[in-house]
Amino acid sequence: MAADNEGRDQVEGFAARLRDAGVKVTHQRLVILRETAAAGSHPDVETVYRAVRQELPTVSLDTVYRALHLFADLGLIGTLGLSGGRVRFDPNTGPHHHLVCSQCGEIQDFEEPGFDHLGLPASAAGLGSVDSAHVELRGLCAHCVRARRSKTSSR
Amino acid sequence: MAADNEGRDQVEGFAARLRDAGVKVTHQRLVILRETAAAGSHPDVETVYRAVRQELPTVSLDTVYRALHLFADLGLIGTLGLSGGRVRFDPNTGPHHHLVCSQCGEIQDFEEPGFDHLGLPASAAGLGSVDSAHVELRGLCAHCVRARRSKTSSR
DNA sequence: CTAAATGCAAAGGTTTTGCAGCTGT
DNA sequence: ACAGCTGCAAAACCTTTGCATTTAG
Repeated sequence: MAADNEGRDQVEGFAARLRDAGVKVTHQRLVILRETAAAGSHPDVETVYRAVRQELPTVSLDTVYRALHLFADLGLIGTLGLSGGRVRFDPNTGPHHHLVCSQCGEIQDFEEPGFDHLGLPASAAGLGSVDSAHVELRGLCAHCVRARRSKTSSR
Repeated sequence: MAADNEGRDQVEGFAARLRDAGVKVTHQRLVILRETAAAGSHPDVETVYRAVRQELPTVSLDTVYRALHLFADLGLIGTLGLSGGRVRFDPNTGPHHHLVCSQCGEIQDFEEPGFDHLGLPASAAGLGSVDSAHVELRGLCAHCVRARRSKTSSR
């Protein structure tokens, strides 16, 4: 009951957000967005695709890909993991943390012992046990900060 | 000067670590391990491959793949990003953090406002600017904690 | 000498792209 | 009506795998 209203409200909100972004509000996109939200955890493309197909059996996989990337670009959903589909390796095996540049994608290491032993808050203690903590800061690398500053100041 | 000794010591350490792990110490593996460490940042496979080729022009790409995965399994290097090569999406756009189960790979969300505004330590302030902070805890989900506990207690 | 590792090539799986037809605005 | 979106299929991409040959222990 409450869930139904919530679901409807959510779809309304989805449609408004797509309209605001100036893209077309298609049935496929609404279903894809709803199923992505309903998937709860952190669905991959195939999971969303299967859920959407139950409602729209003719939807194609690439439509799901395109919609999800569109949503991510619009900030309606986030992405987990690296941007490009490649695996990256980290020669630094000691405890350290990362600053990820959202502009150029560069990943820089830094150390902060105070971050090494963060744990679950009491309210989430039941989720599991923690071995190590890793902080990922998102922002701009020094290079992109400089680039943005000069562009802003030249206006 | 110091760098040369460091480099040599590192290779010695690499060889010892491979020997300890009971795998063969091949020229290719040593070069791949050295170049991965030398790449500094967070190289992808192609970056390592290109660096290694300058020294071993006949090395094949799959040898680099196999070596890097071997090193990761042995704990000599870490990996960045998700384990499987698929992209995952996150419908939760509010600030939140993740507990990643190293056993089954499940990713669970939790909220902790105290983590939302972590920033660079003073010693690393020059790396760039920070927009948001995201904490990734690695450990076991409740299900895998239970599974492990029962296995341990049954001994 | 034996088991393991390499290099080559081919296969596998995921994600992207080109294009004709359809749909929202 | 028109720009934009969908679906189909093929391509591009990264990664893994099978096998004969070479190499480390």
